[in-house]
Amino acid sequence: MDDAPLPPGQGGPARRPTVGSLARRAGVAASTVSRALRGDPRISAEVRARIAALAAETGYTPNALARTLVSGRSGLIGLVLGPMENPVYAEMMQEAVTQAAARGSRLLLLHAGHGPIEDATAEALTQYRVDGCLITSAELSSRAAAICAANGVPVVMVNRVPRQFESAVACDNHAAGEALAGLLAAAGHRRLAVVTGNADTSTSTRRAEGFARGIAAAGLAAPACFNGGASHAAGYAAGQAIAALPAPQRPDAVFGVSDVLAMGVMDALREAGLSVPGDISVVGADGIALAAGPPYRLTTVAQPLQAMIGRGLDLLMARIGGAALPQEVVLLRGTLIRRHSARLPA
Amino acid sequence: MDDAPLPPGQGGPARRPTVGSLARRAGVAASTVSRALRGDPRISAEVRARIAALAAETGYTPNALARTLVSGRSGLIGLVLGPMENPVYAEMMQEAVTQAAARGSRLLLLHAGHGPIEDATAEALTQYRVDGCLITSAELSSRAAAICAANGVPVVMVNRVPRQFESAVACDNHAAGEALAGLLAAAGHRRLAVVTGNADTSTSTRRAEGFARGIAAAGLAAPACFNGGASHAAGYAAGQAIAALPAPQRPDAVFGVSDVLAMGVMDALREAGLSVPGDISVVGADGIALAAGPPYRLTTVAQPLQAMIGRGLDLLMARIGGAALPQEVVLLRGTLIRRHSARLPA
DNA sequence: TTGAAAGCGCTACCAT
DNA sequence: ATGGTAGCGCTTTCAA
Repeated sequence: MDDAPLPPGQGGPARRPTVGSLARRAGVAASTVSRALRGDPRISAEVRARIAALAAETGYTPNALARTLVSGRSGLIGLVLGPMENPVYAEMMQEAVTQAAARGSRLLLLHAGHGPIEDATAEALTQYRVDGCLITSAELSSRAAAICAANGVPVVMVNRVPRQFESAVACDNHAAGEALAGLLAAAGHRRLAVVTGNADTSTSTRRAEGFARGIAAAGLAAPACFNGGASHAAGYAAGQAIAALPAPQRPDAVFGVSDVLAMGVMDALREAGLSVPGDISVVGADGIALAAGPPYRLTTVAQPLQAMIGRGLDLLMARIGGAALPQEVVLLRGTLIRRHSARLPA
Repeated sequence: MDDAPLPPGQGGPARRPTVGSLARRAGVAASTVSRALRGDPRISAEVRARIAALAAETGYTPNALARTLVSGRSGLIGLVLGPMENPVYAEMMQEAVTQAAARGSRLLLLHAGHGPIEDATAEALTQYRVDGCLITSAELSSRAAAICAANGVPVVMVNRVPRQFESAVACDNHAAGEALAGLLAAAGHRRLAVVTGNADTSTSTRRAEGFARGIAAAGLAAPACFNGGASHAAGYAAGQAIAALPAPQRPDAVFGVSDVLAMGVMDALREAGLSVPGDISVVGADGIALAAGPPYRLTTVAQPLQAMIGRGLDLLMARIGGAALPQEVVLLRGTLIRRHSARLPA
């Protein structure tokens, strides 16, 4: 009558078996059960087997929360996500769940979307005693970072350059922009333009800066700059503005600082009767799946998303391990993906 | 030397203040601190203020995990997400974080992506003692559901019809398909086609069934059926197949059972030189943001995502409350959004 | 090889 | 209005 194998279905807040209840049924001490379940070699094989059987039979699962209380480690990693108009974030999230699970951690999803993280949400970070925190939100996630810092919770920023003395892993966005500019110039483009994202995201600004730098290095005039945003719609608007320009002033190549943006630009240009890349070359950056196929076949610099999350978790884990490591910024290089939205030198 | 205000930055596993340490410093009992912090009116205002000040000063935050141990409620809701090629899932996730937070719960993100949920992952559901679980994954999430059922953890499926005797909230997908068919027929289309999604997702099959039913009701021949999938690319492939058909056999209207699919179809048709909706009408279902603007302006049936998540959480919360409620299936009607990808009757 | 006891941080109950 | 105690489920000394 202690640990009846749990009946399926409802029936109130199911009283689940515990180490104690198993111990009673097995006629051993709780500590023995604890050790047996964790495969402690000091426990005789016979007892270990008996307890394992009992656990299986009763459907016992350890209470991770109680374990946390004594071990001091929750196995939880906080995940703060930015706005999701940009599919990169969805891809990042998938990568994060998978890789965290592979390392035995679970993700506490705390925020996803626009705007700053709410105070109550940021506090959940400490209330649930997350071991570490992964932040990919561009907008005002500083609040969460501050709380973590104040509580000795390691933080790693992903896809976002660290504002303070934080650790981060990012793509070398500057180099990406620069490379794209060089390539475009080498292919003979003369009037380059850039469509920017949110002004406060380092991703956007770094890419735009790199692009400008590359253009300058090629001896061309500074790029025309169009204000975009985070969404396809913003890119579309910028594309319309570009298409509306009289031909002689119209850029012959445009860089959308993110793929969604570039896709929006392409759509607007084509709708205006311009050919891409016939009349105008368009390039992006991110490497999202949607831009790979028709009708875009977008030439872009892909971020090594998998590696970014992987390294991010590495940094986190190492710091959780307790090592007093210095803050660390790792920059991963993107890879150029040549598709068909731009004329590029062979 | 007990609770020095935590120094920012690193410094090992920060020893955080507890109810006990606060009690010692304040010269009161732990139970008093506990009560004071929770605003228990039985504690004198004076003491309450003193403790609150102390808590603020030392940067105390309650340990939600320890609290769980005694209250039996973790405040955690498990979230199981499907593959993310379809942006609906990203939108759902955002909705879920926000609304859960508004209700004081946090989300434990357990799975997102393809394939069945791993055993270790599903077990985390019970190990972390989630109060309830929201499942939106179409493919084989039954494992997670089974574990929950076996442990008395309430489960609600969202956007997925319940297989067993589970609770669920979904969009009336059948009605959506049926309505679309009726509209298309009324507009004079005669050769209708449907591009299906994954055969094992109820969303896809219900919509396709509804569509077929609507067509039959209009006295037309059963729709040509093209196998799609979950991605834009799958829709594109189907679109190519459609475009390749000799004109007399070519459908004059096609229903992509999800917006991404429909977008893929549109892209393929247009690339083949066909006009949408001039030559062929295309409609979708889901209502994702990307399909709203140019170049798609997709006519679709939008799912009431916000309401779906809202009701899902409602069902969950009510059951968590302990009430022995019967399992419940709620069907929310979608809303037709007329845009420009299809000729429809006024 | 196993048991007993203490304690992680918190709350609830019973006293006072 | 407040204190003491016990106990949530688990691990980890220290003993035996």
